Order: sequence, then structure tokens, then C-alpha cells
Amino acid sequence: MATLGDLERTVMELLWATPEALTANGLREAIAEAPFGEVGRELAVTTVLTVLSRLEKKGLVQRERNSRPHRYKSVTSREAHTAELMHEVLVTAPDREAVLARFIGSVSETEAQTLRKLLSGS
Amino acid sequence: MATLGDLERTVMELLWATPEALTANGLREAIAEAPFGEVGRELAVTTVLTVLSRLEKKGLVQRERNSRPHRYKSVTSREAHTAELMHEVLVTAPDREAVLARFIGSVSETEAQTLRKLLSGS
DNA sequence: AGAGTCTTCTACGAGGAGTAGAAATGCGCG
DNA sequence: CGCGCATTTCTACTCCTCGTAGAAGACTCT
Repeated sequence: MATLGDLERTVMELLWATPEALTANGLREAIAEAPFGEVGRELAVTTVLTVLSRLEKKGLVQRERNSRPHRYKSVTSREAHTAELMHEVLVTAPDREAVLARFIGSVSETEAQTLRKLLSGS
Repeated sequence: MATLGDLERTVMELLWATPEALTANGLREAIAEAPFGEVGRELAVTTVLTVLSRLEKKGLVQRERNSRPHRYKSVTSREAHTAELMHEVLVTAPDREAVLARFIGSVSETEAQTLRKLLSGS
């Protein structure tokens, strides 16, 4: 299961929040100004590059190799990624029904409402 | 987020599958005969003990210190644990509704059925 | 071709996890 | 009560991931 480190997470956060593909340098700056994490985090570009390579290897990030400063973007949306993770967790258990029962008990009323709507629609 | 290693996972698997509390030695034997993982895995008892300590520190395992060969059991059921993990994943995303929508799309029809039942009941 | 920019390679340190020996501790028996 | 054995704790080593970045190589543009 793809578990992310702090910096990796931050990078994904930014990529998910940006529709266009970003360069390593762009990301470097974005990290420095990111509203979360310790502010004013000045990283070397190579650091960002390394993290991006690792994320690419993990299949979370796609790189455009044609444009010269390579541009990076997330492969899936944040929602898709999160949902996929949830599903991965779900299928680790043999008794999924029981897990779902527990899970339902842990979501807020609003979320339950959303689920009802979604389920009746199909 | 408490992520488990392979051996830690195996141990939890066995503890979840057993209603009574187990001793380190019992677990050692159980691991050797476990139907999953490489069969015939002969570990030193100390190895099992170490893993159990770590799991205890993580709050996943509870130890009975009174009986002399200490006995260990899982703190929560497998289902509860899995559901909790799913919830943890869910709340990492800002737009939970969207995540749930995606998630619903990824579950089987049977599971969707279960969810409908559960949600209508409340 | 040269200068500057961008990428890849290599590396190190911290921390988690698998593994287990050595040392300490406690229990039951003689 | 003290000894020997079973059990637990301490300590340690290795491997892997992740944060971090320098040095070296590749590319591009004039």
C-alpha cells in the first residue's frame, strides 16, 4: 500500500490543488508559501526532484518529459486516490460487510445522507 | 497513521482470529503453521516478543501481565480496526462527499446492498 | 561552443521493521 | 530458601523508506 511521507504528501497536496502541470521549481516555491506545514520551507530544487521521481515510481505522479523544464501532475484526483485507498483498506478484511457496518457507524449524519443519495441513484 | 509491517500484520491476523489471549510461544507456533505467508516460518521467540511489544506500544495489542507467560490479545476487532483505518483515510480529504461518491462506485453490488440496508436502518 | 538551467546519480542520516542474542527477571521444585 | 529453567527485557544489527542535497552529467539557446 502506497504510504506517503510528509514531504511527499505536501507535494501531492499541491499537485492535487493545481489543475496545470507544475515544474520542480514551481513546486519548490509553492512549498515555500504553502499554508500548511511549517511556513517558509526553503528546499533545494534537487530535493523536490527526488521526491517527484519517487512519486512517479509510485505511480502517483506523471511527468511530461517533452517540455524542457519537465512538468509534473498528479495521475489521479485526490478524491479518486483517497477512495482507492479506502477500498484497499476495505479489502484487507475478510468480512467486508462487518467492516462496512462499523464504518457507517463512524461517519457523520451529513455523510450518511450523501451515501443514501448515492446508493439510491444506482 | 499506524501502518503495519509484514510480521506485525501476520501477528495481528492471528490474534484477530483467536478469541483467547495467546502467549508469545503460542503465537510462534501459530506463525509456523499459518496458512498464509511462507509456510514453516521458524522464528525465535524473542522476535515474536519484540513485535508484540511494538504492537502494544501502538495500542493494537493488550498484554495480560499477571499470568506468567504473558498473554496477548488484540485491543479491537479486526472489523473495528479496518473501519477505523478507512475513516482515517476518509478524513484526510477535504471533500469527503466526493470521496464517498468515488468509493461507492468501487464497491461490489453486494456491498452496496449491505450499505443500503445499513443506512435505511438509521 | 559556452553559459546557464535542468536532471540524474549518489549519498548520508533518521526512523521503522525484521530478526535475534545476551542479560535480567521471576516461578516452581527440591 | 536457592537453583535451574522459562520468560521477558535490553540491545543491536540490517534493510528499507524518506528527507535532504551536492556533484556531475545533459540540454538548450544564443
